[in-house]
Amino acid sequence: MDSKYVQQFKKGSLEMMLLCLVARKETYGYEIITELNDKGAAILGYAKEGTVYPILYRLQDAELIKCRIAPAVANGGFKKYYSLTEKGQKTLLELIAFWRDYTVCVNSFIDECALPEVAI
Amino acid sequence: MDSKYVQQFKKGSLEMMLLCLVARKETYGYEIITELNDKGAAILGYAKEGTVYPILYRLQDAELIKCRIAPAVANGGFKKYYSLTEKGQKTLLELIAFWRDYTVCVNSFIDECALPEVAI
DNA sequence: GCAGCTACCTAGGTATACTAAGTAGCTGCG
DNA sequence: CGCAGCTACTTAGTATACCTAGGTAGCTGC
Repeated sequence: MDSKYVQQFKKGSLEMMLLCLVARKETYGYEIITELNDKGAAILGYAKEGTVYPILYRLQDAELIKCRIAPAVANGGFKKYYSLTEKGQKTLLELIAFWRDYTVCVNSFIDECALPEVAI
Repeated sequence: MDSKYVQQFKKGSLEMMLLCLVARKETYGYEIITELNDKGAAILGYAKEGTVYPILYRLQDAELIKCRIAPAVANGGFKKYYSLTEKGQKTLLELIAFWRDYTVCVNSFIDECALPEVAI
């Protein structure tokens, strides 16, 4: 699939996926990137730092996630551990509900299109 | 749901939905807008001309749809009837296949997130 | 000494959708 | 007759999200 389409499809849902990963356990940017690539690289393409870190700052600005700084074992530097705020939990649940309605809606357009190969 | 999220989720899939509508039957911009709103307004929000027409021109530039001009009965003006090209059919099938893989992938992130309310 | 790993940061570019306006002719109501 | 409302297409400007391509910095192992 043309990478242009892949990129566009991701908009919005990438933010939701990050919230899902943070909801699962307290985690940090680098781990999020590796998990994203372990699970989704075949379909989403490789997630890069320049994509993920800005999303984390955005989510933090919106008070959906909160941040705790801890020393990094591996490199003498630091890690920023993120976890969901209460607002973030609420928003994530709303996003998931919307995503489900949304996919049903899009699928209804697909189902009605006349191409015979589309039938499952 | 916050309209900001709605807008982002639409990116990419709106183009696919328009291709679906054109695949179903030869149609024109205004009809596409009304059909989009009949079926999807509750979830997608109202589609406006400023959204739909530019997409049609983009699809035509990419040679995914082709255009036939006919007089409009209602207003003495004209209508631009669109239909899928062969390339458009091929691309639409690829897009639909990708969309299905993509939703499976996103759902797998949702399924693993720890919020108990998420379970179907 | 250098490659490769962990870990974070940012400026600039591109693509998509929305806002808000405009053009133009027809129909129907009072 | 005037005007609202419908059909039907057009476009300039704005906002936002994601990607590219770099950068900083310390550790480990060859």
